[in-house]
Amino acid sequence: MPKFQAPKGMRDILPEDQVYWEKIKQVVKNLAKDYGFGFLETPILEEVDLFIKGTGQYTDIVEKEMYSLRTKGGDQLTLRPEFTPAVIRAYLENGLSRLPHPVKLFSLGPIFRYERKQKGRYRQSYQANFEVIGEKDPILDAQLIQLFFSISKDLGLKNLITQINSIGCSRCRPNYRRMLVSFYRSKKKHLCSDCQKRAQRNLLRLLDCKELKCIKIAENVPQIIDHLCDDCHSHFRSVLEYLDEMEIPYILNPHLVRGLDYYTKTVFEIWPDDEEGRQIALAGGGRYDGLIKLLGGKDMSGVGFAIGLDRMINLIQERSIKINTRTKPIIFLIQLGELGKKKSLKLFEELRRSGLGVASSFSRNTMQAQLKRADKMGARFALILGQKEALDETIIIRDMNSSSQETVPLSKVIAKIKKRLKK
RNA sequence: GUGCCCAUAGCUCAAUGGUUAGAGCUCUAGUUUGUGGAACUAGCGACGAGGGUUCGACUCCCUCUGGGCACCCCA
Repeated sequence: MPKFQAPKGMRDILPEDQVYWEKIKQVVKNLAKDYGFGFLETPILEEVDLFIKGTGQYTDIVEKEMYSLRTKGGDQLTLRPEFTPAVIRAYLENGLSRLPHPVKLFSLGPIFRYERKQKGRYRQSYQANFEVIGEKDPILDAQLIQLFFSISKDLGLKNLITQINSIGCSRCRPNYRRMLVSFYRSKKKHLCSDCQKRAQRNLLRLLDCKELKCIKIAENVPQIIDHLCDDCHSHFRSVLEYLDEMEIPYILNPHLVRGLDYYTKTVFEIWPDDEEGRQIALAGGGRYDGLIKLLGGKDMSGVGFAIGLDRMINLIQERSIKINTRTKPIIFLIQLGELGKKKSLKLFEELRRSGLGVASSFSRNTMQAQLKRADKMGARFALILGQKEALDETIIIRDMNSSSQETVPLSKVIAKIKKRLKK
């Protein structure tokens, strides 16, 4: 029995699953480059205050989900629960404002949230994060969504849908809030107990309740998109026009609010479009026109989103989407006898340097066991270096498919193999 | 943080409160002393941890740890 277990909500990613991780990282990196993003790596630890201020003091993430710690020197640090504030911090700290704008940055790595685990939710999970700093043009909101769909396409993921909304800005949102307050004033006693609490703190989430009576009430609630200021309204309309133009599937979701304080205008999530209609976001993001100033920079716009890599991989596996399989070795080197064993290490190096994929199982000494391994690994040829061959400076090439064998001079084995591969 | 369900070998599953906890797959080896895929044979390997009830606990009770689902929220 295992004496030690991985911490709750955290897991090992095993060699057999790495094909998925390698594939998704490769696709993300390629497309990020195509879309003009520079790769930025930030520390896993940041000052706690960065997220309190950036993500927002009253968000769930900051209130109850951070892994915070105190260093020996007394610094208050936290394992990053999301990327955006850290990316903005890096942008400001390294003077990236000297670059032509917008500055496009992408990052890849683990994030940490202290939450109760459930399907597609881990305490350590992996995100690919994209930020576009210093541009308020709505075309970028749309292009980020386009980027997500390009990534999905390269991974073979279809049937996804964008959930999109606009939550206004610091000018129009207070008005809407006031409308909600007056709308709910007379109805408060008819809400469920959760919503009575939400009415105090998190007013927008009243729109999202699953209780039947609350849904009924919310049916007649004024919708925020009908009460945006002119600027937010035209911005949102433009985003949708661009999405139409690119034929990206979306639905307006007036209940989509999102839990981070810094969002303004466009917010979106991307969900699998299954029959069950599970509301597990594969990616989410939005515009944050006040964040950069809040963290000490100029008053400039930003927009970004993050992809949950664990969830993407889960979906790929659930939908049985084929990812190019593990690369098989071309050659399996078999050694027999004292002299063969002695010479095998050096030969292995030569074969390896030739660029042919080579594998071995030197600790096994019988022909049978080694051929079995070669077969399991799917090697194309077995090279047999026995006592006799070692003395003669020759080696046997065995074709694993046809079982035919040929003895060749040791010095010519690489050329012989390469020639056979060309056929 | 709340609610419900679960925990036997690396994996999938068995075992009325009563001998030494079984099987399939995987893995290791043998049948085959220098020839793989099949078959057969053998071997490795487990009651998540700690308490309690009992003559006796894998089985019943409690706590902890971990897993699953939903809520909350999100990737």
